[in-house]
Amino acid sequence: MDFELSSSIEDYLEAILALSEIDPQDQSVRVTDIAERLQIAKPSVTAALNVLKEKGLVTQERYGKVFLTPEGRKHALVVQRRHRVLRKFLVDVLGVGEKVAENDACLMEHVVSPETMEKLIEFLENTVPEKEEL
Amino acid sequence: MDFELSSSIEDYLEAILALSEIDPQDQSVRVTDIAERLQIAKPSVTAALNVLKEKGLVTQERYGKVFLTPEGRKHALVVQRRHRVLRKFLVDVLGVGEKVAENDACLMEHVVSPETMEKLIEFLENTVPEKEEL
DNA sequence: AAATATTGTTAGTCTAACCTAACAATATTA
DNA sequence: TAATATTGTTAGGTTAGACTAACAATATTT
Repeated sequence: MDFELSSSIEDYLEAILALSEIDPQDQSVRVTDIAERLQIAKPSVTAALNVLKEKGLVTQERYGKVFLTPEGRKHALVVQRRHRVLRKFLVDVLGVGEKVAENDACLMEHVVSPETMEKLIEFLENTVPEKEEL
Repeated sequence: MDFELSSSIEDYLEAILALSEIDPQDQSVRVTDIAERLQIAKPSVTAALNVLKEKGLVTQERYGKVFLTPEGRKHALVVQRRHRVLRKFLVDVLGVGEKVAENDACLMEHVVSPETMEKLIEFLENTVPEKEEL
């Protein structure tokens, strides 16, 4: 149930989740859009999707649309959450600029431990109370 | 003057600096000790040292001791500083446990931007004033 | 529906970073 | 100082994650 996922694989999951949320009617995601979003060549995406399929995080038929499995979605949401918490912390607490905060969050989201995440959320709750949900 | 160093290379630099500081009389560092500290096989260290030598960050004669160059030392100190600031922040501000904080700092030190570092230091200065130097 | 354009895959390469096994060089000690 | 132990290197292999070029499948347009 609890894989360890590489940074790269987490990035793919996150991108697929984001793209799948664009149109609430259509959860499907295209290889080209993943490639575009991550600034990566399409064959690299195909290769990554094979890994994701093997891990049961994504479904895709040959030449078809990509979908997150429930498991994949779960993992993607965790990463997304980490990203948002980190970005909010960097911007609201430390006062880091939006662009840099976004970028740092992108990198930190793959390495921060669950404990640190917890403490970060606690801190946000006691400091920047209830601006918005994460 | 301003390379981009991989996480792995930064880890080597940091380890070499730490080992070189053990005995103030003897700044030299052995391959075996680097390997031991980073929990990595010795041939991997040899390979990494070749990269570090090419970049002018380290000197070593065949079968000899390793030394940081002034340039290498400069980079190593930057990484060490990032590590210390992050760890202190995690422990003193967020209340993360020592072990986890140490580990997270090890990973975050390679990805945090200069801007975030600055803000982190500022925050520490205004919050946990003057316990010790970093 | 044919021609064209777009999208996705395959095949083959490359690089960084690790590994083990075997050997060479240096250091230690009997 | 010769035998042994330790240390460092070489050679060769693996894996993850990227790339390009070429092709196959699907979609679009005429």
